[in-house]
Amino acid sequence: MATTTQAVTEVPARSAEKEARGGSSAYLKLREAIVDGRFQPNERLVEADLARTFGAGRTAIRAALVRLDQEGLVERQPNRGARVRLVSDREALEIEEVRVALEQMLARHAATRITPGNVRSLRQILEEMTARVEAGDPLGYSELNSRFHEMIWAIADQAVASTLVANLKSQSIRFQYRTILQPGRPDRSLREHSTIVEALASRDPDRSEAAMREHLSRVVETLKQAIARHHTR
Amino acid sequence: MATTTQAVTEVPARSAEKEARGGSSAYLKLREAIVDGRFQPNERLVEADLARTFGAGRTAIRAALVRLDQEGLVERQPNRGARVRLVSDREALEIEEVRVALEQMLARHAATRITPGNVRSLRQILEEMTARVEAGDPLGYSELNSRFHEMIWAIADQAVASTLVANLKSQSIRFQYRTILQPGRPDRSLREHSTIVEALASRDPDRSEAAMREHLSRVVETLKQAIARHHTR
DNA sequence: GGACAATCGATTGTCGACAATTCTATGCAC
DNA sequence: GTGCATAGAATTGTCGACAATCGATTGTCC
Repeated sequence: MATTTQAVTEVPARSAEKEARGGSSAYLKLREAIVDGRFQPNERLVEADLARTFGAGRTAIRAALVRLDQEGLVERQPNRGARVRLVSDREALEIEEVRVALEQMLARHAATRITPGNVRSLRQILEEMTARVEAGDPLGYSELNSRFHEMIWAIADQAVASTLVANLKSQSIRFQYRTILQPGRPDRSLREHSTIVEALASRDPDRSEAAMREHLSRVVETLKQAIARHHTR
Repeated sequence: MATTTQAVTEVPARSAEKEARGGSSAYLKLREAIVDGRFQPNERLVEADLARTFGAGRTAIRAALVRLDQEGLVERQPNRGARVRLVSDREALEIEEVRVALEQMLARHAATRITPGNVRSLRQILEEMTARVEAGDPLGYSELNSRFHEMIWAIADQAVASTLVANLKSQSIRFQYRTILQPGRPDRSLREHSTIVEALASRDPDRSEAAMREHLSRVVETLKQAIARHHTR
């Protein structure tokens, strides 16, 4: 559907259906632009300019900015305008830790609700992921990785938690690519995902939660290392 | 400062400092009114009316509504206005489950950072809580309970997670009173809190996380029962 | 030359008015 | 009476204009 450069099929906040028709609404356009990194970090967002470039009125832009501010993608200071919010390394880590906590919980719930059909679907994604790793295609892998986790969210059937993680993801998105590019990470990641599927298939909440925790904790660790490296060079 | 009937010192979203001066800004006023339950559930929120009652322009009200919509306290439908969002029993449970996940994580982090001074403060709150239980004052207890948890958040020093739970709380606030009023609950709750403090004092992340999970899981259980009872009468 | 004050341009915040849309009530046919 | 179309009221969405505020530049004094 979306023709972005990054392979990210994003759940836009809480209102996929609200503004149904094709990507209109200043909010969606602006959001996409920010998430895709089409603005410099910390770049000033002047309402009049945005209105012109997105072909919308200043009113609509204004509403969009308020919303994006609340969402954490943009920072607004009274009388001083809005900037795209720069997520610090520290904050990126914090976000990832929250993700760990929530996805753990979601895995636990998924374990009690999963069906044989769900298991099949997950295994299928796993196979495709293997193929991408062998083909040396980190971007495709990343896309499948998202699909994998989103499917677990769907199985868990916890709307509140799912919405939260989805929003979190968009905030840290610019950092994610860092982790999968680490040497040796793809193979490991694959094994971890496989463990998760087995745990879920056994319908064991504790095992599933533990497997997810194990996986995401390693992601956090990898991120920490990546940041440390990035910081000292 | 606030002259509300409920004893809730709420953290207003992410911007305590933004609108510093005394409770002005349509957003804060409206938020307080909703959280305090000054509107009927599902009541329509007409912009013009709100503007008059809060002494603000329609523009300001509009911005506030957008923000509250994003925050989940209000529901806006295009061309059809805004209503105070009715959180279903189902959703209240989901919210509480998310809270479990996040507070677990926060307890874990708090355990690694807690100081002797922090322990003293927590023990002090615990004592006051005991006094309130003996005095049969559930409202005062509830207030202290909030203080207790908020202190743990502060110790954990995880801004992202703390902001999220704080926002969650405001959504489910109308349900909270239900749990503590259950017979036998106060004593139990007290013991659970005590266990949490001991675990934190030992600086053991696993124990602390487990203690918090234990505590909040019981809260969820109690809520489930309260809802079931409320539903079948 | 450097610190400080005044000025100007740019940008945000707010208001009022009007267009677009939805909701309500009335009238009419059957 | 019920169903349906229509008119009118109420409400939201959007625009343009203007006031308030901020940042930077310029000018002045020591």
